[in-house]
Amino acid sequence: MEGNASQRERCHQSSQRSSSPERLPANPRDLKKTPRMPHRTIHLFRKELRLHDNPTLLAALESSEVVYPIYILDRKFMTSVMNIGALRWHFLLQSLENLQKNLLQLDSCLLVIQGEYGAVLRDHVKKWNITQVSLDAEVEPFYKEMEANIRSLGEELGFEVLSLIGHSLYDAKRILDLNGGTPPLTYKRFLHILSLLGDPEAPVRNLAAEDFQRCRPPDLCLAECYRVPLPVDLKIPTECLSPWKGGETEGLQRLEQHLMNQGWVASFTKPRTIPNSLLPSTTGLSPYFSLGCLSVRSFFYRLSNIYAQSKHHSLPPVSLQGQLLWREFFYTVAAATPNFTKMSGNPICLQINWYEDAERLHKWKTAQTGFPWIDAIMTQLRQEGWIHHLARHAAACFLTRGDLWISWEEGMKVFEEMLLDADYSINAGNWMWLSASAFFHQYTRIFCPVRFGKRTDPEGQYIRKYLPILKNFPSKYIYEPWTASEEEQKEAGCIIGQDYPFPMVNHKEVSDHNLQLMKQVREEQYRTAQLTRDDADDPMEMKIKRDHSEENVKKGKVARTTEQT
DNA sequence: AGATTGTTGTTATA
DNA sequence: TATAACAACAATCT
Repeated sequence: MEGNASQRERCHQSSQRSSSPERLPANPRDLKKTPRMPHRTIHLFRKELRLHDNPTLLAALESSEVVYPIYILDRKFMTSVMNIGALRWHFLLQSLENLQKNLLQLDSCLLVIQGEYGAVLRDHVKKWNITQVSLDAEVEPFYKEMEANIRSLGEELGFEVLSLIGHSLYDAKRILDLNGGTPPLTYKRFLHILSLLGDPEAPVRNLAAEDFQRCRPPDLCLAECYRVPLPVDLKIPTECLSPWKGGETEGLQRLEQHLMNQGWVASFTKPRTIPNSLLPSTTGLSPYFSLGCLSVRSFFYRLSNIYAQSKHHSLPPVSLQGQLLWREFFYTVAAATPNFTKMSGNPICLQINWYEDAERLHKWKTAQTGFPWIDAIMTQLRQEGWIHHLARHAAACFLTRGDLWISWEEGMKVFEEMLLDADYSINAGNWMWLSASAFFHQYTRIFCPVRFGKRTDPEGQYIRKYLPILKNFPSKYIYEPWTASEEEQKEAGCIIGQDYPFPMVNHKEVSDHNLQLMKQVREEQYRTAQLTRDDADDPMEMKIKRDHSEENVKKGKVARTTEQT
């Protein structure tokens, strides 16, 4: 985990600069790279909404005589494909606003163009006589497809495409190659592969006015035409209770604030953080990493520096750096797994006949399960867009294998809509984890929706905050108010069944039942795997066959796989 | 082939 | 507050 000397030095420089207003001159080595024919470039922001450690934008500036920094806002895509809810819209617009402000300070600007990306690029490449489009490389299928389409457009219209990785610590391809082409399915194995790769690439220097002065900025009146829209322009509800504010500046502030507390940083142990504290017990930086308002590489090296200065520090998987590596773990597996966000056709995912029950799903989503701990979590999620990791576990276990036996895909979609830090790979990965569909297999460990929260918040302060209707119950009833007598309910000003629902299930009964179901599924699929084992040489292939035969079983067809091989 | 191990469960016991 | 028993899986390690 230790950086080599030069990496650490570079990182140290960049971190100093981030907290100091004066900028050092550009690295002379970088200036030498200026090509003979400078480009006219569109820099397309997708994620990576930041000016520190932005390798693609830096490379664009170094190779161009003019750079148009643009963000293409495609409302239809955002709503239908990305499934982003109101709070995420706010966070995105704030992040764009902040990017705009920071670019203006460096004598550039951000042009927010509404429309479908293909059409927008086609128009503006011609209008501005563009010879290069630069964009951050991303692992999600949609973003990969977008890049491929932009490359074809480039061949058609005659522009070059520049794309560098800045959203993850490593290039997932290198990890996969070292693991023989398949993704490592355990964190331990993943760490082993990383140890072969060494430290991630160091962050690049922060962008400064000089970087922009070397190329002409876009005409500033363009910035007037392509302003960042307001929520009201996009017909997004304007009221917003979320304490999270989007943008690089806000993200850096939060980051610096946490890094000041070196002892806390060095000893950070994730499982010991408290899911129901009224202020986040973790860094709360995830929304900023998700949009790329913050750089994971910068954070990684800042942590390395603190670890180097500390007598003792925690280690992955529980350390802060370990958290960044979990993110990386899911990025890596997602990059190599087809249908990663689905059960069907997903070779690493256990195939389960989940119940389809829209009414129960709706109760879970809208905080009406009747379990205060679960409902408080879902309320915080809806109001603020962020909940603690363990709270996510409790809510996810309840929806899937613990109580309701509803597909993790449904829960994933709800989180995708409401979580400010929603991320394709991490969200799907964690839902598979919690539902014991992949990665995690100790399915007998079921969270109790009454007792789990009590451990760290016996008075139920968290519940009282997010479910004020329950706030006058004595602590002994706060996690299970239905056990209070009629008299006590009147006293508390909340009649269960009227003012707050009865629990929607008997946890003991349904969790016992679900555990048996899970056991059954695993036994069946183990048998199927045995049957197909003769056909398969490597485990991945075997799994794919197992999935197919499961699907056939579900449809009532005979499990008939390729006997001829 | 058999043993080991796993970021964050629950309950009972000292 | 810490530890063990509980019942138990599958990827990886040896």
